Amino acid sequence: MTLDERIALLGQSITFSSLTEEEMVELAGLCRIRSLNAGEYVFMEGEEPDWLYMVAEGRVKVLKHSSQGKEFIISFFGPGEMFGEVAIFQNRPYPASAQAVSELKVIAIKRDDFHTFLRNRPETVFRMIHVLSGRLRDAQVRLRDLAAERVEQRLARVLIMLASRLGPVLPFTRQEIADMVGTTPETTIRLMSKLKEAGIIASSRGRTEIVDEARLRELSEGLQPM
Amino acid sequence: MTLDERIALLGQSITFSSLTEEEMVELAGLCRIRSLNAGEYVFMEGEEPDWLYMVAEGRVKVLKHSSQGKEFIISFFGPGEMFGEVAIFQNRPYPASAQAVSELKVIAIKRDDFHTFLRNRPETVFRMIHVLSGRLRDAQVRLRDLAAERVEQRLARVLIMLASRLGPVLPFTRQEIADMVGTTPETTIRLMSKLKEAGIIASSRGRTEIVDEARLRELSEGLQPM
DNA sequence: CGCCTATTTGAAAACCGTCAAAGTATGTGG
DNA sequence: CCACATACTTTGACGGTTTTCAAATAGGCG
Repeated sequence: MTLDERIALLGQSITFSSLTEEEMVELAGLCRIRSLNAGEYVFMEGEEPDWLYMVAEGRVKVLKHSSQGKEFIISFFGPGEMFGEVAIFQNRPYPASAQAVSELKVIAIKRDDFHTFLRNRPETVFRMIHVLSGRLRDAQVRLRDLAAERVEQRLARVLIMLASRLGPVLPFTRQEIADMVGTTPETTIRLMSKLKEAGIIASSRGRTEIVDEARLRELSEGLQPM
Repeated sequence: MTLDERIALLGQSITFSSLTEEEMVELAGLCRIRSLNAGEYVFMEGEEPDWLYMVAEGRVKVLKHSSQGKEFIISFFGPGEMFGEVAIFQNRPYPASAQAVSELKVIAIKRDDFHTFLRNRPETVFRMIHVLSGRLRDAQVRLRDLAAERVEQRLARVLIMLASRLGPVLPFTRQEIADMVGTTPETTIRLMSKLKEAGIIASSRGRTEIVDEARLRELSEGLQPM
């Protein structure tokens, strides 16, 4: 992959889009590209944090396993989005695993190189703080939801959240949705079947489309249980 | 409150303890002090983020309300700890409310003043990133726990987490613990009564002491249900 | 077609929340 | 010092939501 291609990929990122031409060249020079097949892990929870990653092509899911081996999906990331940054900034093991969902290309930057690069780029540092703050905000909303809302509302909220990031057509299996909502595939299926009957969503194998977002929003507020 | 007193308070914070004498003086000059009684709110979810706060004396709890009005406690903060920073960095409304648990004194710094102060303090900025990263890491652990662990294990983990920050004697009511675990006071009482009988904790009104942390850890792993 | 994976459905049980009521500590004012 | 108010704690019974287990069906791909 050429330098120009790497620069183009970096430009997809909100964090780096403000860099000057020279800075882009410098950063691109620090990058490695890794290609992975679906199911392969970019890193595993507990590994030493040597690299910061950004998605170039495809999607990655960041997840944690429970004590009984069930997995919880913390987030999906697509092109231009960064992951692994918590470990990098704390210089402690990755707190979660990152797994390729589809064919995946990621840009990897060595921890020390990145820290050096940031040293005199306050603008970039503030953008990273902005990203971290946004993730913390999202995490707090989900914490509250998991602690206090029932599955039906959590499901509605996850679907809304995904639709706001990816558009109305969502490429996820029932299992993946269940792992984001924090429930079982069976419960997800039962609830989504009701949503389907009510004409709120349409869905087939590994694909869900939000048809009536307004009603989904009502459900997510718990105003009127189905 | 004198400038020197404010400087002493700022020095309690990990984030600011690395500042030079002059920087401390400058920052202390930007601070206001607010005193609140137990139960009063420092800020409410949804308000405009004009101030960054740090606890000077007492404790504050940061919480969100569910759609049914139940509250979920995101975190407690004590002297030297910062809160409200997510809103400040994003310049969006506070994502949660902050309420005084006891008599409380907080240091408040105006958003714009703080941003100006940070502009040429890369060291301080990196410390803030470190704090944010740690909170995100903690949030991810709790997300996984809420999504995949049963109440008994979540309770054990919350107690362990609190003990690691505050020592073995915890000044919380059953209600507060329930609001951190994401359950009801009744369930909390039932489980804690069992922990008491088993000699794992001792507790009285508004106070819980971890006696046998090793066994609590076993419970938190779900190795042997009680 | 045949295999693999995803989806669906059913029945039973576990977990936990809700509701109601009573008991117990803490502090306040008379 | 006692009576009372208040808030926290405890207990029991019940019911609903959700998980678990099991089995069957359906869709996609070589």
